[in-house]
Amino acid sequence: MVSIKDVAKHAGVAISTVSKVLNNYPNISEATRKKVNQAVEELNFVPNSVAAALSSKRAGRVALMIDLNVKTQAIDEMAMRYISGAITKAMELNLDVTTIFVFMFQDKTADELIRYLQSQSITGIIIYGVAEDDLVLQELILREKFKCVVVDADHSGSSTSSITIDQQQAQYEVAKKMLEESPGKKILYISGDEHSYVTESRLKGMERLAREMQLKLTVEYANFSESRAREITLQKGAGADAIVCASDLMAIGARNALKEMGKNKPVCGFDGISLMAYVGQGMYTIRQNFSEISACAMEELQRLMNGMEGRTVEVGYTLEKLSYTTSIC
Amino acid sequence: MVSIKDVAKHAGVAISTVSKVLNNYPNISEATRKKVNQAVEELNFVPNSVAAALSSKRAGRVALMIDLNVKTQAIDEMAMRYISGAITKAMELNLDVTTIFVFMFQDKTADELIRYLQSQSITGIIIYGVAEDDLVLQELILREKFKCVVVDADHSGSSTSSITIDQQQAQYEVAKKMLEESPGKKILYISGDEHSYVTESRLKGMERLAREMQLKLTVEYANFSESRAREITLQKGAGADAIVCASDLMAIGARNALKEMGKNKPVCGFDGISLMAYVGQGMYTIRQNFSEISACAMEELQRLMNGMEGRTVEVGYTLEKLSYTTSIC
DNA sequence: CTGTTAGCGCGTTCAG
DNA sequence: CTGAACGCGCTAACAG
Repeated sequence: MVSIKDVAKHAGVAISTVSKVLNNYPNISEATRKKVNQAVEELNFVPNSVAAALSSKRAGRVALMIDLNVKTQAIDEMAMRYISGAITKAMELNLDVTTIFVFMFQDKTADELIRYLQSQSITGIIIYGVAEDDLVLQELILREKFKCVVVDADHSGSSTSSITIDQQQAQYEVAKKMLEESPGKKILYISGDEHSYVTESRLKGMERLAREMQLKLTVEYANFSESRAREITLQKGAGADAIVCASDLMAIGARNALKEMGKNKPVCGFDGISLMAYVGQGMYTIRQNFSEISACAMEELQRLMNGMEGRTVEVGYTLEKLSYTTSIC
Repeated sequence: MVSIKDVAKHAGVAISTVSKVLNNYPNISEATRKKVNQAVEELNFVPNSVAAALSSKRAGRVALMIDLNVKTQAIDEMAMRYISGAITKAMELNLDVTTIFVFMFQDKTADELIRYLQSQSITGIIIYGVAEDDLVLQELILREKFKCVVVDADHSGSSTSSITIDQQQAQYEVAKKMLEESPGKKILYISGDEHSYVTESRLKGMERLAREMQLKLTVEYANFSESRAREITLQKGAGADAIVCASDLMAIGARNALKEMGKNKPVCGFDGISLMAYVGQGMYTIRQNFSEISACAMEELQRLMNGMEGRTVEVGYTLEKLSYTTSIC
């Protein structure tokens, strides 16, 4: 294994000089910079990021905290898109990334999690979709031991940023669009879980629309479960003119229920998962660009690690109507 | 951050003694072992794996090489199940895991990949589904710079093990089962890509069945694509009595095509992805236990890292007929 | 602008 | 059976 020492010897300079060139320090003459870079090329040297992380607490490594506990199709897909966006951006930014799956810490305390992260020399983390009742993650964020970017939640603080689309507006728009195309007054709104930022924001958007269009809104919670949405629809869907769902998966459940009931009513979803292309033809949904969101999160994390203050960032989305051709890849 | 030094001080012993206790060395008196363990508890000490990796080349870290390049639903899901199985087992075995997504190395050479892995202090890797024409990964394996377990491919060598289900037998069984239920002689077999171990094995299984049952077999390659399978079925499915597909996704495509043609013929798939539960009712398929496969791979990797010879390991699968209830979770 | 000197946290001889 | 001393590859002051 070729180390920085070999490079230094090969270039005829000191180890620290090589280090400075590698990390783009100022105050290095163009001549030695060239020499060092050439030696790096010739020796095919790649710095050992493990050693670097150990040596400097500053540059730190970043962890992606993914929750793939929920065994539904949709979660898998969203997680994958988040991961790919984050990693791509991290390579661009030259950051060292580690993926951490939260199911590994099911029965652990926040302290244990923190110590684990520290033991991995991690100083920055991106958390995807923290539930408001996930005490461990909540504590992890509040303790501010790490620079932290939270996706799809509301958590900005001095060392914490949050990033999300405008959930409320998006829910408002997709429902409005559907209702303009297929008018109706009695709306069944199938929401997610009761204590999540995402769910609450979407609900607010729907309530705003209800006020504006003078709709009669019935709200039910299906916990993002397809089968639960199906049951709710079977029970309460008969009287509704249309069904608005807070996720695509629930929209699929609702639509299946309607089919079983022999009825055909407008249904709209949220997220833009690819499963919709298979079974959601004709439905409206909000397509989130998960990998872009994740890339933004990584950039934001870098800002934090450079000492900037935490803040809230908003990214865009697309209102979309699905046709079968979407699924042909 | 509490380090091994603190533990040593707290226990009133030398640093190296703590290290030995932690790594289960012999020749440590039960008395000091107790003292040290107690100090570890009291201080909530977690060894810094980064430093450990730096210090000893032996213990090494392990990398999971995942390919989520293919943007189909099925790949996402299989990858997730592989990951979760591997990580769970790794924690059990006390191994340090890193996930590596191969799309990060699209245009890199094998040398660059190797250097990257070395720069991460990685000594063992698990590779999921290497294509036979992926020269970079092939070279990575052949160079034997790392202990390596290959899932769903055939690559055993002195420092390489491979692990998979009996693809040939599984394909044989699922097709046979379907044909026993819905007899027919003219079979359209929709295979995957032309140069993969998995595809070739499954094809062999099908050919064996064809000989035994005196079937008339037509083989087409759909490259694991749903839409390609649909097209093939539209073109050549009319004359067939049944369609056997080398993957669930292709089975879905074939079935959609049959629907469009207004025909109803038996179709069977392979893998047992959850999408099948949505749209594959009544079909036979092979359910692979991805997370179990992955757990075996991790155990095998540990064997290799302990200096054992590489070998080939086979794991089980289940023949299954899908009903709608499968999807209700 | 460059080289020297300390460690980061841990594993590992090798004397005691 | 234990502990002092060295080094892994690298970064970070501090001298020169």
